[in-house]
Parts: sequence; structure tokens; C-alpha cells
Amino acid sequence: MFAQTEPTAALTAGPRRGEILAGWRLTDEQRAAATHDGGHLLVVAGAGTGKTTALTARLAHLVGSGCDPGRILLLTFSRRAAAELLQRAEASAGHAVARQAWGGTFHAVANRLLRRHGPALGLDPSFTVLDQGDAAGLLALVREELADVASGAGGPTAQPRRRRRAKPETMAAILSRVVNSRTPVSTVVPRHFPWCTAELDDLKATFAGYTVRKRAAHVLDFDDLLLCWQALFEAPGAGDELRGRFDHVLVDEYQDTNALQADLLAGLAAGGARITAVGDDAQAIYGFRAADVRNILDFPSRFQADIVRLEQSQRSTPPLVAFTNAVIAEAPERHEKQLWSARSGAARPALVTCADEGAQSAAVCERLLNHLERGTPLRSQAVLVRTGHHSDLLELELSVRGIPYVKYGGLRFLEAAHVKDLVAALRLVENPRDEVAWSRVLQLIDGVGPATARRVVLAATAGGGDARIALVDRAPSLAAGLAAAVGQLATALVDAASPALVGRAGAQVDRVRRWLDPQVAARHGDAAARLADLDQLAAAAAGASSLGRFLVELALDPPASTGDLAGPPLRDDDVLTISTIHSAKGLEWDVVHVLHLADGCVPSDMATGDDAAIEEERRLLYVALTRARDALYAYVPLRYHHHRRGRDDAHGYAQRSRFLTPAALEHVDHQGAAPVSDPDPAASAPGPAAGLAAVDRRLASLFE
DNA sequence: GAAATCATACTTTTT
DNA sequence: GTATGATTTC
Repeated sequence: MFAQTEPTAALTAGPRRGEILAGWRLTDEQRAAATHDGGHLLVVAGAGTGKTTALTARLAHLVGSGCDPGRILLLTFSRRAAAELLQRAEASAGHAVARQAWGGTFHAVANRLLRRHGPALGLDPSFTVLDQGDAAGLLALVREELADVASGAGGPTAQPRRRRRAKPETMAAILSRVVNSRTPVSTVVPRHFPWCTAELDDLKATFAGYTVRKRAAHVLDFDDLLLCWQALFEAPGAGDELRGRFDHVLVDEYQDTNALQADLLAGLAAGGARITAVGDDAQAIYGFRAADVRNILDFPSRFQADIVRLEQSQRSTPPLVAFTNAVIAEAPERHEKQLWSARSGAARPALVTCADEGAQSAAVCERLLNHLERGTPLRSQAVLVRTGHHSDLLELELSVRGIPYVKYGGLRFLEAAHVKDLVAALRLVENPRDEVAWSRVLQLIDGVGPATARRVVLAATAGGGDARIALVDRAPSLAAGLAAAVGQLATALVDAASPALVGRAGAQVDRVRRWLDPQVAARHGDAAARLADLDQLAAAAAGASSLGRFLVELALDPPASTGDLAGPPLRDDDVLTISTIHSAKGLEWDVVHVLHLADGCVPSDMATGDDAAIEEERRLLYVALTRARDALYAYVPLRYHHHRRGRDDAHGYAQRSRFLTPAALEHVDHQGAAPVSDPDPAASAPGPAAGLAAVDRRLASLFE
């Protein structure tokens, strides 16, 4: 997986103490973190203080001191972070580390352990993994059935449902929060999902049914992965071995772990592992996923840990650090630290006030191109937004101007309907008991809706045999035409799962697509584009070692950007990054543009009302601002246009984000709106929305 | 009785 | 663009 690299001086220096890190350029703080010897350790690492370097150095130090790399566990927030760390460790500490150390997200590590030790729990190691969308699908299925049972059980047909029920995604979010925070449904719902309180009983019943169905279908959702890992600790036989499996556990981004994950660490610590947790409470931004800042705030007392602080920013220039320090200074509770920087660079961050969103897009492009002309390539610049669609208008503008970009976060590839269809079909190749997948795929057939799909699934899985084979010749009680269509689907799945194709994921995908492609083409007008998406997925699958692994990786580590699957074509081009702030965590660029710093965007109007949520939004802004090395632009549109029913054109004035306080603004230069765009429309060729703004301006000038 | 169709509302952040 | 709930069609 990792490229081989020449060992560096650090490795060849030999394992004598004190010389292990001789080749490293570390600050005193970083060295203290890397070489700490004793019990558990908390490294409070401010933004840009070189925490990855410190963590890598610690890994090298441990191995150099004689620790067995196979007994080191590295837990990171994303697989990408794990890969980077292991790669860097490999470069400096030798190949053995990357090959032998365990690394990945909590979920990926759980998956790996469960494939090996699942039977100790009575878990068939061939389970498939439900991502959150699949989980939502199964919850919807279960809820529908419960409702049918309730109304079919007689009595005056239940009161017409006038209330809108929680969306399946919301149910999944509730359930996940319940599990990860280990808090009962009856507490979680009123506190975090008050608008669902009326259906609390329905939710409880749905969750119970969901659990039963998950087990029957041999699937685990994300939360099950963690729960089952925890259960392994208690499993007779496997438990002792697993608890004592690691000597050192290094956890990155500890501020974004939840109660369940902290318990897993406690389990490992009880087995003798020494925990090193690295994180920054000022950058805790995953509260919505039940991450709890208390984990890092309470770590020293819970684990009797020593604390090392990293406060020297290696990333940002002093003026940027002064600004970001001022922004976070107003957060009420945190591990105290004062970041400073010894870097050169005197340019202050800029607050760019724009007339409206269109002007913001223009202003971004202008500054972007300025930096490009002055030598900062697009790939060293990033545009950061609170939510995926906050960049819609800018993307239009970029397309019109021919500026290439990749977007991370937001709407993801895997969420498109046709992609989910293919993935569901592939899951059936792996696991014919997966009801959610059956239900989805069957409904692709013309004339099959929820009710028919359910009947078919029920009949096919009844015998306990392979449902695919059961459906090849005789679909139960269906019109001849439908039965034939179901038979074709079943045949495709059986073929794809046949021994001749197993192990050749690419061929398996091809076989499934021979059935699926016509369905996709028939259902969607833009068939060409959608089939191209499927081509991408097929190409990625062809490169995987097996279909099962491919599907697990897809669930645990989905492609993060548009074009992540596409491979090299864009690689060597100079491409701008657009990212949600969440997806930008841990990354840095020379020049950073943060958009939409208006109340309602940052903080998001979804977060108002709850103090904790507001504080998380403050930290989110802090994360965004601290991604910049040399230049930072914060954009504030003053006016928003809302398009309603295609005709009405309402607008409203926005307030500058409340987090940009007077104290913070002392550290920025103010820039006005971008110059009004070129009066010649042909020369500037604005996108549709920007075009409207231009028309408005032209009209306004006529009225003067 | 079930599926297709229409109207309407709602769209954060992600392992 | 998509999911839901009500309505119409098969």
C-alpha cells in the first residue's frame, strides 16, 4: 500500500536513546511530546503547531526504543490521515512501521478486528457494512412495516397522518447519537431533536425492529462496529488477548472522539496499553456526531495523564495568528494556550465586504487570480465554506471563467441515486441476505413498488437458502412479466457471484451492470452522465482486491471529492480546492478564502438557540481561519437574494458573523466590495445569478 | 390493492 | 434534486 522509501538519517542513526530523533528538526515542545516516557499522555496541540510531525516522531521514537510496531495502534480521524502518518513514519523510521503498525479510523480498526475475531461474538465475519444512508433506508423500511401492522391490526383505521414524520436520515442521526453518547432515546430526542418528541414511541419501536433486522441480514452499521469491538473485550477467550493486544495507542484528533470511543480507549488502557491522545479542544467540530469536547478536557483526570502543550505555530504568519487567537479567545471553556509564530510575513488578514453573493464570487475570483499571477498556484489556495451549497454560485463563476477546481465534502458521489443502485446490487452479490439492498434493487423493476418488493424479499429469504437462487426461476405470486424481470435480476446476481467471477471485482461489476444499465437509462433522462459515474465506480472496483473489500472501503472511506475516483486526469493540473470546513480539518494552504461569514451561515441558523452548538460554530470558524499559511480572506456578503417559486425575488440583509467581534476585527484590514464588474457583458460573461446582479446594477444606475 | 403521478416542502457538517 | 403525502391510474 505504501511506496518504499529510502531510510533516512534518523533510522540509520541507530536505536540509542537520545539519538533516535537526531535527524529530526523538532521544536522543544515537539521533542517533549515525542519522547515522553511514562504513563498516558495528552498533547494539546494548537492549530498548525506541527502535531502530525510530533506524532510521527513519537512513533519513530517508540519503535527506535524497541517497541514492537505490531503492538502499536494508531487511531486517526480519516484513513487519509492514517496513511499520511504511516507514510511519514516509514520514511523516517523504516518500512517495518508502516507495514506492521495498526492504523486507521476507529471504525476501520474495528472492522479489521471483527473480521478476525467476529466468531468470538457469534458474528459471521462475512458481514457487510451499512453506511448511514443504508441505515436510514432500513429504518424507513422497518417504520413502514410497523405502521402497516398497526393499521392492519383492525380498529378504526388510525387517524390520518397529518404530521410530517422524521425523515429516515433524522432517525439514523437520532439512533447514532443515542449509541455514541450512550444516552437513552427518551433523553436524546427531547434534547436534540425536540420536533420528533411526539413520535418518541414510534421511534423506540422502529429502533428495536431495526436491530432485529440488522442481525437477520448480517449487516453492521457504523455504530455496531464500535459496539462489537467493545463487546470483544468482554468475549470469553478473545477478550484478554484483545485488551492486551497493544502496548501503545496513539489517537489523533482526540477532541472529536465520543463517549463510546473513549470507553474503547479505557478498555485498551486497562489491558496495559499506554495512550497518547493528541488534539485541540479549540477545534472540536463534530458535536453533531456525538463527539464530546469533554473527552479531551477530562482526559488528564480520567487517565492520570501528563500534558504537553504545543503552542508554536509552524504554519501561519504572526498577523494571522494574532487574528485567530483573538477569534478563539472568546470561547468560554478550553485548555488554555497562547499560540505564537516565529514565521516571517507581515500581511494582515483581510475582511472583504461584498454587496451580495454575486459580488462575493467575483471578489474571490479576483483575489484568487491575483495570487496566481504573483506565484501562488491554485493548488496552494482553498475556498472554505460552512455547507456544501455555499459554494454553488462561486462554482458557476469558476466554470464560466474556466478556473478548475475540486470540491471536497458536501453532496457526495455515493449519495446519487444511480450510484446507490449499483452499490446495492453489488452488496447482494456479496451478501444475499441484505434486505435493504433487495428492496432498493427490486424497485428498479417497472411495476414493482414497496409492497411487491417486500413480498418478494420475504418469500425469497424464507427458506434460509440463497435468495438469489430462489428467485431465478420462480418469483413468488407475480404476474408473468414481473416474474421474468425479477428472474433476470436474480440471474445477473447469481452469475456475478459465481465462482468463475469471484475474486475479479471488475468482472462482477460488469455482469451486474449488464442488468442495471438499461434500468438506469430508462429511469433518468441524463443517462450518459449517470452511466459515466458508474464507469468510475467500476474502474475503482476493478482495482480492488475483492468485491467485499471494495464495498467495505466504500462504506468506511467514501470518495471525499468529486473526481476522487476519477484517478490521474486532473492530478498534475493546477486545481483550486473548494472544501467544507469540516473536510478541511488538518489541512493547510498558502492562501485561504473563507466565504459567507454572515450570521445564519457561520453560525449556521440550524445551530442557533443552543449555547453549546453556537460555541461549536465558533470553533468551526476558528478551524477555517487557521488553515491559512500566508494569506487569509474572510468574505462577508451584505445581502442575500432568495429565489422563490421561480418568480418572486425576495432579498434580505445579512449581519456580519457574530464571531467577528470588534476585538478580533482590530487584527484585519478592511476591503470593500469588489469593483463593479466590467460594463461590457461580453467581456466578463457572468454566470446566471451574477448576471442578474449585473442587470440590477445597470437598472440602478439608470435610476440615478 | 398497488403503482405511478402530482404537489409540496426542505435541503449542515460525516466515520 | 429528493422524499413525503395525497391523488389518480392501472
